[in-house]
Amino acid sequence: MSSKCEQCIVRQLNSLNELSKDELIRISACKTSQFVKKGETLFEEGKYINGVFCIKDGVCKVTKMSSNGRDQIVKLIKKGDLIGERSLISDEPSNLKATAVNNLEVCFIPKEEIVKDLKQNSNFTMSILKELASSLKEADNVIVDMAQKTVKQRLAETLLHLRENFAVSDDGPLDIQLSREDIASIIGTATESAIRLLSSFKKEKLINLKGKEIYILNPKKLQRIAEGF
Amino acid sequence: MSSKCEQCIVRQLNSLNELSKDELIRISACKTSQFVKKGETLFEEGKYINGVFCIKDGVCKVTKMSSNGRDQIVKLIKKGDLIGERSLISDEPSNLKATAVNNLEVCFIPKEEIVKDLKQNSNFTMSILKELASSLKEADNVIVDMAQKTVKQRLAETLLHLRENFAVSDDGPLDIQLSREDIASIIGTATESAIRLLSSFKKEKLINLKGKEIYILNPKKLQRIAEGF
DNA sequence: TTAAAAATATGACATTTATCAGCTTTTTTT
DNA sequence: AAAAAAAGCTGATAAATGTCATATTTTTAA
Repeated sequence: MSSKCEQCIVRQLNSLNELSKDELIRISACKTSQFVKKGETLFEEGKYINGVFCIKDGVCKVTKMSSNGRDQIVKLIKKGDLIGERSLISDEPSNLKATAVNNLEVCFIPKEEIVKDLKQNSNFTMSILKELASSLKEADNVIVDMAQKTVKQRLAETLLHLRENFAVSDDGPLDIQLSREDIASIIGTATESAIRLLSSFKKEKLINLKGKEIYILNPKKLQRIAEGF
Repeated sequence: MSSKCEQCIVRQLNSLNELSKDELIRISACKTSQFVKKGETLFEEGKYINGVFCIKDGVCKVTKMSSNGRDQIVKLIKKGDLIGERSLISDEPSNLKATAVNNLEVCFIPKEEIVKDLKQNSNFTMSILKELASSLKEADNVIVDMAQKTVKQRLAETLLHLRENFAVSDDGPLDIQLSREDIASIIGTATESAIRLLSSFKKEKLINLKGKEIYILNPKKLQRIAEGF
């Protein structure tokens, strides 16, 4: 079951790709694999992670609890993504919680092993730096959207993001199953408001809904809505 | 006027502190100093920066234009902060604009010079990594607040942040002069809404206002408001 | 398979926030 | 110092969003 990192295709999608063959063999020897069932928690907010998770298959929602008591989805991660890089860098507990959206297959690489590479392999470090920088840019975009856009605009934007990341064909459904509550938690609104807007988008033939399946019918119009028209 | 980095106190506050004496001397030789007047722009969104700015004195607002056409303040930076690290890492134009909130004294270190250090001095790289990781954590907090909190909560929170960063004494005014529009742009609301709430906070003796001067009178109560009570 | 629980959907209403208009105060320019 | 411009303030109103109640559908568990 615990296959070799050297041969793992998923690795090619992230910074681990920068590691040399020798480094990979060392990592492979100490990594552990695990399956996380839909709805179960990969790690909790406030806990020390002490390593990096590499998503081999499935989708995972990363959330943060607001002082209001509601969970906010900060991002969705999927096959090939790394999570927990921050634990390599600072000795603080995680500020985020990760929960499986569907059945998840992940590898865990303990901090001690991979921190060596951070210090010695500057390509690897630069790649992690790039990932962080890109996450930060993305986070700034989200801040602006949350602050300035209406719920309707944010829903349109979110649907387009989901399409970018989870579309498999042009006319099929997106390859992700989110509850209405999850969708509301991405755009930062009440579940009822999200449902209402989804219904109205459906009525306007911008999307189609079959249970949790989402079909994006009119991305151009959604784009215009996201931009405020 | 262009003093030496080796002797600069401000440097001690950021990652440049990790550079060796030799590295600093090299940096010092190629850096440029400039003054930016209140209201003027340090750099524009969409432009290539190609280097890092180190704030020697003053306060600078970092903004991003929403597709709605309104500027959102993403963060405030002050003496000792670096800005533009992202330009060292990726070859993209800046996603943000920086404007002087008051008269600004900044140094600019060109990319070519400092990128060498990123590759060779791993302490420096790790320090930049830590800064990015910390910014990312902070950005996640802002996302959650924007998504989940009311304007009133966000204003209370913002006032407390301003206190943390710009208080000089317990009962004096904060050492920063923001317009009402700026404050609204931090919390992501209409200027009128920000003004109204500021007035009501003043009426409740949580703060005092004298023109642009802000006095924080009751931080504990503000904290409770920020948390939703 | 059926009962119970959870998720989804919709209406009615309350609350929050934005917008517009008009006025006052402060700042800038002449 | 006076005039003009910008910033700040307040009220009235409209629009957006949240909350609560309740019905329906789907999922889960017995």
